[in-house]
Amino acid sequence: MDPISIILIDDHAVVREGYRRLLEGDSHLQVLAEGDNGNEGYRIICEYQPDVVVMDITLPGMSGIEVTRRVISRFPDQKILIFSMHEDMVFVNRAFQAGAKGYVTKSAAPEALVDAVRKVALGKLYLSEEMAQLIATQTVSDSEKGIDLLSSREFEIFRLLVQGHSINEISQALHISYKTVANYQSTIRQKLGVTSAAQIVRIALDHGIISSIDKSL
Amino acid sequence: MDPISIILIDDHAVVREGYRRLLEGDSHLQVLAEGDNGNEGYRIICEYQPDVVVMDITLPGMSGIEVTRRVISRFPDQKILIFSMHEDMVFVNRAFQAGAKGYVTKSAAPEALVDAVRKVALGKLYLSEEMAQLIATQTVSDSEKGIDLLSSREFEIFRLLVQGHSINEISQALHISYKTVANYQSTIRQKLGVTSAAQIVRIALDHGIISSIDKSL
DNA sequence: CTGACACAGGGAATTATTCCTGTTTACTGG
DNA sequence: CCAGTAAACAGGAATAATTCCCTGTGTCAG
Repeated sequence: MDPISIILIDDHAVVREGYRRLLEGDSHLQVLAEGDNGNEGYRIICEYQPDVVVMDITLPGMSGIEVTRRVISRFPDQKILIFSMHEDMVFVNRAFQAGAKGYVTKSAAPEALVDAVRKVALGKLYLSEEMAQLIATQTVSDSEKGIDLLSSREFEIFRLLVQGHSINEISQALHISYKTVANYQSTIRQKLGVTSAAQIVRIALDHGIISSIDKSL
Repeated sequence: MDPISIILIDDHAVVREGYRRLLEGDSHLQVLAEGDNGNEGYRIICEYQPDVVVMDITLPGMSGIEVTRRVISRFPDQKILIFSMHEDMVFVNRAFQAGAKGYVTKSAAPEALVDAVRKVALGKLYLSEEMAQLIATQTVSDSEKGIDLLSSREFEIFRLLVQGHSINEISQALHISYKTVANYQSTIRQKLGVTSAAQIVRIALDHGIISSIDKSL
């Protein structure tokens, strides 16, 4: 049986080195190359076309999801396993939508990664335990389509809120009552399924509605 | 020469397994035990009192910084090496203030970790290249005056807050009363001079305490 | 030994948020 | 045309969160 060829993409060298050793503990697995950023990752995947790619999401340059999308559009059969620290349905969804064949969290048991690589190499899909659990409980689309549920007025207020404006400021800017804005905020939170103001900001970030460069406090 | 005994504290099992293998590639290094959260970490450090502790900052329950602070107050000579993904002066400062003997980023070369463990075991301090660079350029207090006003406990709660955790979650994780956390939040807002929860998140963003890289999916 | 300060938390006043209700306007399918 | 539906707006009451103030404890420097 030929060994399974693998490419690792992760921005942390020590971590990458760590799971290279982990994977190569299994003699059927062989790491061909490593990459530490999205662009280089894309390049070496195209060059080597390995059996399986093990890729982090958070990368300098292109994200792992974006790399996946591009690789799949060029080589639809390339098997990509996303290996991320994010235990969030939004990321799992995006990963599979982009064409990934598996998703393993970094908090999973070490054997899970080896197992996942083997499964994916055989053409199967792989989803780690905790994430499968999440799908059962967390009705898929908490923040994913949550933003689409917002009416245009709600979205407008949502944007002002995540930019750090107070309810009072917003009510004055839009010439509506404090109560109205407060009520909007309430329904926005409901629709997005969040409990704290910080979580709303995270969702806005995830959707590129605000960015850290935006200093418009 | 006796091997250097090590304890690893990191919440990601696969990563932990990875650098266990990396460290044990050097026959002078021996991993005694592992922990995947702050409380367990504190417990096993006290139990084993290894030559060196290699610890992540981001942990469930107590943060790595907090564990460091507690361990040092009980065993002032315990050598703790912080091994974190955060390439930000704020974290380096906090780590050394808490009593850590070294700071290595996960993006450093794999050998750097091994090197750091050896240096720290000999009683030296270790700071990875990139971080030393940062210290030279980034005179600590240029823009982060607000954040520097926070005590270490306040900073810890600040981090949990901006990550979207509720006061209740935080109080349970840190085993302190809801009231205490609420009061901390209050003083944090005062010290940072903000009025809304969203603004706190913006400050955290501006200082790289949380990342917006996820928006690029 | 004392003053300063971080940490922990109680009590009460104050605000914010939620839930419910209601009006108005505007759009849609029969 | 008209009922049905959805969005925008806002008030009231109940509930939850936040703030302000105050009391301790422990630690550490002078």
